[in-house]
Amino acid sequence: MKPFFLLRSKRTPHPSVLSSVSSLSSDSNSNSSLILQTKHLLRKSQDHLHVLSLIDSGSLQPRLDLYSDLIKQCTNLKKLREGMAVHQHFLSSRFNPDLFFLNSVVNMYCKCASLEDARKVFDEMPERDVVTWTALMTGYAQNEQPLDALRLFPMMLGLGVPPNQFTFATLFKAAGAANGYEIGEQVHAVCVKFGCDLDVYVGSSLLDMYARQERMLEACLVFDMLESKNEVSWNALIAGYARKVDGENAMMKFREMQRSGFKATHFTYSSLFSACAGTGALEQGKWVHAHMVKSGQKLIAFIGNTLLDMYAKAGSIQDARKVFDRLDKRDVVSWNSMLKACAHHGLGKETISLFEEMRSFGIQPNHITFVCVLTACSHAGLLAEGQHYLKMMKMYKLEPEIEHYVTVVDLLGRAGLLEQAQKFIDEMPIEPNAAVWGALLGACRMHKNVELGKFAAERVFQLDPHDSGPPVLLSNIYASTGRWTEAARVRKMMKESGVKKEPACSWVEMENSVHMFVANDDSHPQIREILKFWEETNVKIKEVGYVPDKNHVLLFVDEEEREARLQYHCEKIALAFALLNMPPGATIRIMKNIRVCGDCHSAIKLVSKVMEREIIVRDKNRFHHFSKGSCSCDDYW
DNA sequence: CTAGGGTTAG
Repeated sequence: MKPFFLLRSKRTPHPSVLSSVSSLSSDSNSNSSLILQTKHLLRKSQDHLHVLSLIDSGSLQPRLDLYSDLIKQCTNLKKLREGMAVHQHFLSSRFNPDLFFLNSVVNMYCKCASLEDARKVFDEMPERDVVTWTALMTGYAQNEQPLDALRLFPMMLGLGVPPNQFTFATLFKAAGAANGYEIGEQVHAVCVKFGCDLDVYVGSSLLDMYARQERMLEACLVFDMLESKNEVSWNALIAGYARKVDGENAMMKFREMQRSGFKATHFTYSSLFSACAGTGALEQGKWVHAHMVKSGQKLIAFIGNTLLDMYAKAGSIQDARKVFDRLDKRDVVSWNSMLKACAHHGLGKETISLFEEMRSFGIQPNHITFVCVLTACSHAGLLAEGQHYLKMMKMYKLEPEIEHYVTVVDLLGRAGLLEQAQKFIDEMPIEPNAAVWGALLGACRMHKNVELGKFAAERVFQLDPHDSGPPVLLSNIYASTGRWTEAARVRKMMKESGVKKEPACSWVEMENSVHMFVANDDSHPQIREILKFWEETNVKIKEVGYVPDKNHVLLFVDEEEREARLQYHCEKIALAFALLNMPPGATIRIMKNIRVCGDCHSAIKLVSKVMEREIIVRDKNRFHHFSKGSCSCDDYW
């Protein structure tokens, strides 16, 4: 801590404070009225340091409550420098601090994110009450030290200080942030014992903790038991479903919230948009957007950013751009989201010019900005640009992180420069992780390089033995080069080690519901009709030159069977379903949880031509806009 | 004097 006199204000004192003090200071009896006036004027001038100098000069006799006011204001304004000065000044005064005052000081340091100072005051306090403990816990919880917050609880109980609802609200927040669910559950039990579990603050925090663990059943139970509910508890519940990408339940709770007479807040809307973004539910999202406009809710950045992302993830880059243009204030997240949207739609040049525009506005890019820009370069094959922007990070004092290196390996690898990519990995200043080798492995799969692929796959196995991605890729490399025995060996290894492949699935939104298709699953009520329709379509595209590319069937089966298997890829089934049910001319949007396969890609291109349809496919990595027989990715993805 | 809910990458 710096001594107080080094922190003295250099600013000119607020004139009203000066004049009021000088007019009154001659009258020694009116010190208390002087203090009152000082307090009042302090609220306007906020010149804490000047008040201290008045005390030093003898113009003002301090009182404990004046110090309290000064500390409180520094807390609200989060002015650490001034708060420290007041604290130091107080220590050199003749006053003995009481518990209340020291609690305020602890709280001041916590709110100013200076936890070490808070802890020091806390440790030196002769006595502590529930407020002291809770203030420090909250400090830790709000400053990304949730474990430190949790550790205080047993100490507090051990010393016989009974917790209150404030304490529990903070503890559950800390437990949720620290993934400390076992601890959270134990605290829940203690909370019930102290009769605090029905409080709305405690409840919101508690249900949020369960929701973060995807335990929505428990979250709902806590919610239902609450004595009274408010916007926050509703929002916590809706946000829980949104995080799980459970749009259906999120929407259901939203409607219930309305019926119960609560108005949606910007928290509510941003959760709902991110829920819709997860499934790419454009129609639902549009409905919520309309609801928001009608409610009079302004398009502030926090909502705008999720709304933009929602349109982008539903494949409508034009709507995303419209939201971006209408935002009154764009923060770095707005720019990043728009950059990412362009990048995922394969608009490399546009991403770069948007980024240059961002720089010309003087907006400070962050790490995520560069991930977006580099991703754009990678998807569009902009080699030189990618390397240029990686170097540019230094200009902004940003150290490239592993994610940036992954993207550059991807960039080089996609372009077929496999040796250069390997050299790049060897020369990286940080230790390559599984994702880096995974990117190289992916490139080997793309360019059918068995030897380097094997090498990369071994690295990934070592670093991340539980990921199903690498073995699948490796077996695909073998399979696509006709080395079936080796492919089968990898598959067998996977089976034995218990690594499970994520099942492929595709889905289509129609009339406010989502229809999902999983490979080899015939549970959809329309399935027979869909398959028949696809067979007919298949004949049509074969007439214009479709040749099934059996490289993409990776099972060890005979030729005929492999062609048959190809026809049941879930994106094809989803496409057939959409063609069958959607009005002519309507754009078809298909989502897939993993990358679209090469054979489906060529099939869909031809479908867009033969059926005269605009088809948008969102896969794990990017968007494909199919139209008139070609795709926006130019077959580079 | 102490409390709870929301966004961007891979």
